[in-house]
Amino acid sequence: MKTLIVIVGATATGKTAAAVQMAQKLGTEILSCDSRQFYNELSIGVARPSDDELAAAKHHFIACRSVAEPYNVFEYEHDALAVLNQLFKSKDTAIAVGGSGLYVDALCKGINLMPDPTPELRAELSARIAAGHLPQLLDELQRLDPEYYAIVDRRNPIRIQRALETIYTSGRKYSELTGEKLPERPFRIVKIGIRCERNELRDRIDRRVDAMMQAGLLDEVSDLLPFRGLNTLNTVGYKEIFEYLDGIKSLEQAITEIKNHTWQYAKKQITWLKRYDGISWVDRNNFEDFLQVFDPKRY
RNA sequence: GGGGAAGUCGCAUAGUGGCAAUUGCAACAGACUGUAAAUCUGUCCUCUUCGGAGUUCAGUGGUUCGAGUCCACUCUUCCCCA
Repeated sequence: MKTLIVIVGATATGKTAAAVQMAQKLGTEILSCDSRQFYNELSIGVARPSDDELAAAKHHFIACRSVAEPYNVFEYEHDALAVLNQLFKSKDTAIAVGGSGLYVDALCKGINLMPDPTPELRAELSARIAAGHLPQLLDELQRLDPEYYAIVDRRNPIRIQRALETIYTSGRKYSELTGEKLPERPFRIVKIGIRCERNELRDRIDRRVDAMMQAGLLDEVSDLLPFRGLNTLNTVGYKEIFEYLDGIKSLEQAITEIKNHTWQYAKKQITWLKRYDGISWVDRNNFEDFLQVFDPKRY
């Protein structure tokens, strides 16, 4: 049976390098599960793999889209399965690596397909929320899908909006759609978690942010000014520098915030990973030793 | 040496007689099925059987039923004149 090796872990733990080494050892290719590395215009700030790394192993889903045409989990799942299908014709293993939990989930477990809301519907719901009408939306949700209403985070507008827009466009309950059983993947999944001691990770994050600045993050972000309204650019490393460019804060403040926010993101990722069973954890400093003896068949 | 302003829970900030005390940041924990590096929640003086209990607003003393808030002195910081 074919095996997908999924490398997970917090940001800045060295997942990218680990995946490349793994790919070289196994002679296979890499699928990225990173919701920001999809974008062509985002490079330094999202720690895209270096040219050398990209040359060392074939990567999919890196810089494959423009920020002007955002990707989403459904498309991603569909495309990723297609890539895997193709890849497994000639290889026994494939590697997935990335820090976006939802995308890792979509790839490993799948995601219930839901219809596209029309832009008008989405805009209308957003407008109602912006106008402070969340309570009315909650009433609608309670009436149309009491099961989901009972468990949603009612203070999170995005959740409410999402549920309502799918209810209105599908004519079915959101809880019904998410409750449908997902088919098993036709391949084995082996999860490898890269771990890094807290202080070391903090330090690595700080140094990586400094390195990004040296590599020209400021220019990268300046060039993206025209797109700053897009959610895709509501991203650590970009939003802070936009504020610097606005004159709202000093460059030093912006850099400190990027470091803090990256740390907060890393912790969020670690929290997310607690939901997975069966991750084989390996300390980043022992990865090479681990790889020496690693045999996917034994996991 | 003279005059003025100020010291609040890690940092910043609100509070001029009823306060364990506002807000932001940071920190810590958590949620997550089409925005996911997004969005949202809880904790954040100490102890707690989560009902409360005990100590707080530079320090000491005082006025008051009651003081972060008023008064006196002390310490510290900043600004202006010398």
